[in-house]
Amino acid sequence: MLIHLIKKLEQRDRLTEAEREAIARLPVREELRLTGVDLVRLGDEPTHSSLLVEGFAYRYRDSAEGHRQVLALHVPGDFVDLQSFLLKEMDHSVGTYTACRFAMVPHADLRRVTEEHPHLTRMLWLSTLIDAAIHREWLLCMGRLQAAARLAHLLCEMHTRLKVVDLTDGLSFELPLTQAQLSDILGLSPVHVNRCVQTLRAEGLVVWDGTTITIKDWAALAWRGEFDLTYLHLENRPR
Amino acid sequence: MLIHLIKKLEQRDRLTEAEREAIARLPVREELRLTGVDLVRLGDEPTHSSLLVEGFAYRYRDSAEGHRQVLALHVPGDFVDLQSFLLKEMDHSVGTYTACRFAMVPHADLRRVTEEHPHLTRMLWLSTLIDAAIHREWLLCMGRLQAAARLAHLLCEMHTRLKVVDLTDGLSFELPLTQAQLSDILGLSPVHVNRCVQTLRAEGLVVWDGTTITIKDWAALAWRGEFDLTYLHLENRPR
DNA sequence: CGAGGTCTTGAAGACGATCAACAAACGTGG
DNA sequence: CCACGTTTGTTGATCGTCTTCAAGACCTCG
Repeated sequence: MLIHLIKKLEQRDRLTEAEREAIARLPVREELRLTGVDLVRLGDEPTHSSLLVEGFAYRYRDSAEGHRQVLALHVPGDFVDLQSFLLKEMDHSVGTYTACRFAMVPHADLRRVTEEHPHLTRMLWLSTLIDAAIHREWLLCMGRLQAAARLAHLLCEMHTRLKVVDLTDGLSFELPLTQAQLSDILGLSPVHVNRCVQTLRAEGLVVWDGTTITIKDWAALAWRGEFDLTYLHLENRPR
Repeated sequence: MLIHLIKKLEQRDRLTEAEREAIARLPVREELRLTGVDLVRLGDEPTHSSLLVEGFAYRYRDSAEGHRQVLALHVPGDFVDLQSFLLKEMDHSVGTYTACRFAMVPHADLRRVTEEHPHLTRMLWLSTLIDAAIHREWLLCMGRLQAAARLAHLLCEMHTRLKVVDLTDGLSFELPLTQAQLSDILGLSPVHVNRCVQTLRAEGLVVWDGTTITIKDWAALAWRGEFDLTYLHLENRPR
């Protein structure tokens, strides 16, 4: 079940046989969640970190007025909750957009990895650094991009990240989100998301059919959303 | 010079004598920057990571239309650029709001720390996780808080973080930023920042005299900005 | 078939941006 | 020490983006 993790890490740097084995030997427990059921909540102190194996999950906080803000979107292979290993107390919640399968890794075993496998530790650290890089990119989008550009950026990011885990079909991919859920991600109202979708459609950049999205003009969409994939740090190199 | 780092880490967990020594033995090079001079730039591949010893620094990206978005604010003791140790390529730039003194730590030596000091490695990892937690908090603010609330939140955060490094005087602190610079942080226009400052003043929450800020009613300001310090993870506990 | 969720459209209004002008503070050089 | 230019803070007016409210169309599923 941790094959996804190995794959994801090996994309950024080579792992030794010993490291792959160390991962494979982690005593994971499988955890299933139906659509819309939270995995962990703000304030929790989890004893395990959760790796998303299948489905779409997200991290969020709700504002005082009850508006939800999504802080991160997660696709299969993402170590959704690795930071709780060291932060201890959750400063946000984790929810699911579809039925999800998680591999739960005990913190005690992660700790053992850090004691015995320095390079593997750096690779796990790296994966949390990439999460942070995505946070920063979203901050730029939230602060300085118009609504339609934010949406365009999100589509580029999701296509790129899904492609890495082989969940795209050319320029098409499944994004099982309603427009209301998109509005929680983009920090917009549902109505305005609808108008942005129509804008991108009208500009001929995407075809949006239910949950299936097809990018019609990648270069134009990336330009529209000021998307540059540097921040995803996809290069394979010694770390 | 790395005493600040030791202090900052020891706030979150105890360090052993060996760990403190390992830090003290790091061969740092001092680097000075005048106000407004960048330390590293988007696209760079630094060979050192920079710890801020003195002054105010920030990380930023500029949008295509030339608007700057600040992604993080840094106070003395912050390991501004630790992530470049593993990410390699900079996905943002680092600038200074005042004259700054940095301690530059070679990546090679950080790597040696990760090979020899697992717990210290976790502590360094932790400090990047806290950066990410602050990014997430800012995302919530940008997406779901009104302008004046965002400003209130920022003031609460800065007071809390400066207090930790002993740079507050009761409820007063120095924030050497112009309103234009604040607008880059909050994702607003300078004019609107001015109006928000006046709003908080009129509500009796803060006194703002040049670069000196005094919080008049902490509870009310925190309420106004939906500020809760959980996300700063200030507790001292085994990590 | 009916109920509920989702998408869509219109109209009104709020929030923040932009443009413009001026006052105050500051630093520099004469 | 003053004159001057520059930066910063402040205010007003106008405009655009996005929100909110409301209603109808469409779809799915029991």
